[in-house]
Amino acid sequence: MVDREFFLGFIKIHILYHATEGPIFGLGMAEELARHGYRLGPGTLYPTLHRLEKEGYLESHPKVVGGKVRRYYTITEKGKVALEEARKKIRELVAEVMEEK
Amino acid sequence: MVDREFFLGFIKIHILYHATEGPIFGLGMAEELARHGYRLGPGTLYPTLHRLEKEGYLESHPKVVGGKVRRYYTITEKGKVALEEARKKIRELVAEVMEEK
DNA sequence: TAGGATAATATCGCAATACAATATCGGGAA
DNA sequence: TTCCCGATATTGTATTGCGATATTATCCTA
Repeated sequence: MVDREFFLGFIKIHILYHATEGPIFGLGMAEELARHGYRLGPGTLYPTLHRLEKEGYLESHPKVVGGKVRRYYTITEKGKVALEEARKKIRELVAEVMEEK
Repeated sequence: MVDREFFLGFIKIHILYHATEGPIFGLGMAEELARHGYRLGPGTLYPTLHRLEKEGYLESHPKVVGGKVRRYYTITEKGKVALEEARKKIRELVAEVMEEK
């Protein structure tokens, strides 16, 4: 398995993306990421969400679902801009490093 | 301009890629990255190269060019495997977050 | 109704990373 | 010699990553 340091940014971009598709909450996001092969413990996930919110990419509010309090995150305008920027960089990365064929 | 935390992994993947195309050295790589809009100071670049080498993705040897010592890096087998893994993850990322069309 | 399992988020403490600034090093030019 | 330039290295601080642990509230079941 290849070092995480290459992919932490990918994970954050996934998070931004999922937050555009609809409100996300921590554990649900962890499951989503696991489907892509990214295993993320709570000690990484939650601080990351907090930071993305603090930096203005996401905003959140708590909601009670099935008796449990979940903190749902949605993307902000700044977050959308960041995601667009990320898509540009992904295109560049693809153009550069992917074998055509 | 969007936060670096999203793109540090991209930069490392670029570095691996360029190291497959031929030997690279620090300053030359910095210029290459600048072409993609990534500005990387020496305090980030060199420790990153050292770490990629220490972890076995790259190997290096010094060479005198025009009187100046350059440290050239080439990719290792492990580095090639990592790059392939990265390509897979990039494909997944594209499939997930890029608007089709 | 007490106890335990479960869902979910939060935080602590240490290690690893990022990075601006600064240092170093050798050669060429004046 | 002295200064500049190309190039790499290191230092000190701040930030980030992350395993482990804590916390909180509800549901289930005996």
